[in-house]
Amino acid sequence: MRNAEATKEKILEAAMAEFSAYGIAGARVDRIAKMAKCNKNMIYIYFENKEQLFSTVLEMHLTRVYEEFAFTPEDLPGYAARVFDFMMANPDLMRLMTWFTLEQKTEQLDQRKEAHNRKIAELAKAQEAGHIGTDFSPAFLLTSIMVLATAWMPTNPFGPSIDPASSGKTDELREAIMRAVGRLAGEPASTENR
Amino acid sequence: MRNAEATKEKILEAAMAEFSAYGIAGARVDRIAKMAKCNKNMIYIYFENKEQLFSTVLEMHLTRVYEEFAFTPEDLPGYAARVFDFMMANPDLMRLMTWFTLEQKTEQLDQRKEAHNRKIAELAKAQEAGHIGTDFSPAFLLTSIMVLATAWMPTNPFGPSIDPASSGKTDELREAIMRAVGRLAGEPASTENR
DNA sequence: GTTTACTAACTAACTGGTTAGTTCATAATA
DNA sequence: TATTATGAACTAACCAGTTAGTTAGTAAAC
Repeated sequence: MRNAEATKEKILEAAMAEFSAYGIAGARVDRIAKMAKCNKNMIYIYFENKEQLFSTVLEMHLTRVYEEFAFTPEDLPGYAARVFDFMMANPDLMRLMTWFTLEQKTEQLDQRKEAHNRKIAELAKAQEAGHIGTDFSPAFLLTSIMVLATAWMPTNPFGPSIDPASSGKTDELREAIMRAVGRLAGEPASTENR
Repeated sequence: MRNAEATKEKILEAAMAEFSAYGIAGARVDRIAKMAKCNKNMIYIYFENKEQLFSTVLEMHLTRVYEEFAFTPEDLPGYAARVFDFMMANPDLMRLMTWFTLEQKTEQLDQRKEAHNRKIAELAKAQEAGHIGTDFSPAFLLTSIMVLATAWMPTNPFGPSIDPASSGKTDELREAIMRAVGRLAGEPASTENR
């Protein structure tokens, strides 16, 4: 069966599994080839080298996320809940991003930075419009939300690895995260600050 | 100059730098030996093998943290601030912990789990005593605090790597983190929930 | 106090398995 | 037949771990 596209697809899938499990340095090209049931050479023909393959895999998955994922500045608890659900369903992506950050490959961050800046701008607008509180800067809010929404991923040293009791309590976690985000981004008018 | 203790010390120091930079898989024993200005064989004499060396380095640093670091359940914003300051001053340790979590070496977590459970128990007591709010479970609170306090470390994919503007604003960050933790752990009596 | 015997600290060179990347012959397809 | 996909075998470099031997310190024997 000759099918270049299908082979590429299988390689990308296997590479995702391998890289998310072992990182760039720990990943083995032979293992990827074996898992994809293709010859190692195909990997070098289709994807230059190991690093290029990693970049392709990461970029592919991130693009998918940015296309599918709506940011809703007026409903930040809901956004946090969706990030939480998505990441719980795709722990591999979170691992990939963490490996990437640790191995400090500075290239290819433009896409993410742009998306980040766009969100910050939207948050600022939402603050001006009074939809969300102004106690925290947009940048602080965004990072806080992302960090809370992904705190119970297996990549977090302070997450489930240290607190195994949390696994399985998905619904309680999502609910608590939403409340926490609400506390940070909540309308300041309705409470008595100062 | 012959000095076993000094040599061990130099190896541990070099290993810390190497492992935090490259992780276990990416670290090179030759590089550690060169950095420590000792012969590679000394590493194998003093520390069995590469993994053992990693474990020793991590354990050493964590023990130091657990001994020096007071947990203050009645002043959680202050605790968060101290975690923040400590981690900002020791980014290598955060990297080491993240590598460790990603490479899922399950051994040797007992020390950390114990410390974690002790903190959770203290938080529960503080809640009973009415020192802190009861809207979030102790486990949720603790993970949230740690995650917020370490969100602007270079290891976080949603931190400074994506938001370079945050670097340098240490004081603003610390202050915002303290306020955020206050929001999550604040006394519920003074606000009108429900 | 100086020679001898012993040991801990250290070194350089090596080994064998692993791994990223290549080559080339063959099979399928158009 | 020309082109493209594929896979087995190969290569060169790398790297964790080892070995065999050297040097420096120390203490007892004379």
